[in-house]
Amino acid sequence: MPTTHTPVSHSFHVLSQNDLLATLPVDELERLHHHLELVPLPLGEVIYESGGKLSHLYFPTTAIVSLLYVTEDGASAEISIVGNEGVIGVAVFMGGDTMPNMAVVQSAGYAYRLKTQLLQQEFNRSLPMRHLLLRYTQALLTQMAQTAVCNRHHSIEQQLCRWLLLSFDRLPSDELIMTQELISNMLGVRREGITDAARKLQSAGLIEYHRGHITLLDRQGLEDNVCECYGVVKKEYDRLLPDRIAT
Amino acid sequence: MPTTHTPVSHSFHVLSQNDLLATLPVDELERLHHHLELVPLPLGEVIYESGGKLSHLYFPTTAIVSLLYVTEDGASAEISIVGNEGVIGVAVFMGGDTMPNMAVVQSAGYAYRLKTQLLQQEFNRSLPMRHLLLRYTQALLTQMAQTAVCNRHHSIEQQLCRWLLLSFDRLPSDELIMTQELISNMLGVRREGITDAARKLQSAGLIEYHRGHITLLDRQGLEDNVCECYGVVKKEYDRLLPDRIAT
DNA sequence: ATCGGTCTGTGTGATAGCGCACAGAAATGA
DNA sequence: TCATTTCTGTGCGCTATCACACAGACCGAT
Repeated sequence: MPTTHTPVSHSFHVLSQNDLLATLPVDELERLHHHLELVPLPLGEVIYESGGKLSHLYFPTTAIVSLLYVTEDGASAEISIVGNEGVIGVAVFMGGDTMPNMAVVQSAGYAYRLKTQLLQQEFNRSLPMRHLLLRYTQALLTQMAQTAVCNRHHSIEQQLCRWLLLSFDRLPSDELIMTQELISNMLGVRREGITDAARKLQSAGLIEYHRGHITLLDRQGLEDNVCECYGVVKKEYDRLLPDRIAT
Repeated sequence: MPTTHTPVSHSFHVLSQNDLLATLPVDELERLHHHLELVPLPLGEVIYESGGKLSHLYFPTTAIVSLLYVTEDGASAEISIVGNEGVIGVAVFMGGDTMPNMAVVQSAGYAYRLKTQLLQQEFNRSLPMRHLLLRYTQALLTQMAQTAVCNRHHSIEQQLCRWLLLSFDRLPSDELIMTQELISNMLGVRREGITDAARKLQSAGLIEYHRGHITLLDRQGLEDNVCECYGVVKKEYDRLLPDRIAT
């Protein structure tokens, strides 16, 4: 839900809102250019279902997408978050086509998409493209691994901090449209648990929230409260994904 | 700790004890053949540390290796298990060189190893090799994701069943050399929690254990008690990694 | 045969998180 | 303006798991 409506334009400027696209060599980007399609991703949209094939890969610019697993008895757990630093649909170039989880839009916005077959071709043809996507996938791997660790050892409050920081890192603004109920689904805990943790963070002056709107007030404060998992993941992303090319 | 001492031989027969190697086309295998080195992996050996570079990739035959994350305050959690179905060191071909976790031998045995640089060359040169390793990596991704889900939602007893099944799937025998203390480190829970769960499984006649030796008695029984996570992971491995080539 | 170390069993109390039930406040829509 | 829905706050009892402490059983080495 960007406040300024992003124009549906294929200018390099806009393309570069996705870090992966921004990092591609210019000739590579020129080749993809006309095949990239900017699409809005409304809140709650399902990009792929568990086991579902993808017709496109999505490179978010302002949208944030969660990879979720839903258990047989209806509980859910977030496996990882993908925003403008990454791409949805790694199964396409990893060779498995599908994954046993689903991708849901967590924060509305836009994404570029590219036809599956086209990306597969490009993945096989272009070494820079391959390197980039594989390094991103390794970062994703780390995010999943750290989610497992965090689920095992850290408190709801710490996890909420991690989740908020990961989300705000991927947002263009300091406001997140998100109810406590939805967050609890992501983290796989009770809504009341999020209410408690969020209230603590609010009274500490780190965030401010109000009926589905969360505002970041004190990033440093959140980082002081978060478990090590956030730092581990962030460090890996920074290490694996080189700075975007200046535009 | 194989009861029959595996000869240090490079025959295709022995190579094929690792599913990935066994699945490679014959010409590919012939090229690697003389570079593969069979090494023993004693219990507790650290194959790589967090952030440590790898000189070799390891293709286990009889050994089982755990990828572990150790938190700042000394707690640990297993991220995934690797045995004769896989390879240790995906960071090498994914491009990141290192990972923020460690690889420890969980069950002694043997592995073939290959110099990092050689595998990188081969990964870039050979399409079948690349496809195989990437599909394996996707399966690993699923194992990590499911570990996160399991840590969130399932009981220690269910997780123990999952862990035992994953381990026995990768062992040549029905006996596992493993103390409850070590299992608790893997699962990131207390030793007493494992004692309780294990005793239940023993009185149900599913396993038998005695001072560091666990014997599988009733695989079906374990599968009846395990959470869905085991099945999800197993199904993905079966789907992504084609049957080994008949030897 | 004995000693010391390792492995497993058990108890007691604390606590984080869960399930449920409900209330009040804020937004929404007719 | 009013009714309805959505979102957040709160209370209460329950359970799984934790932390710590210790005992008994078994094993291996001397």
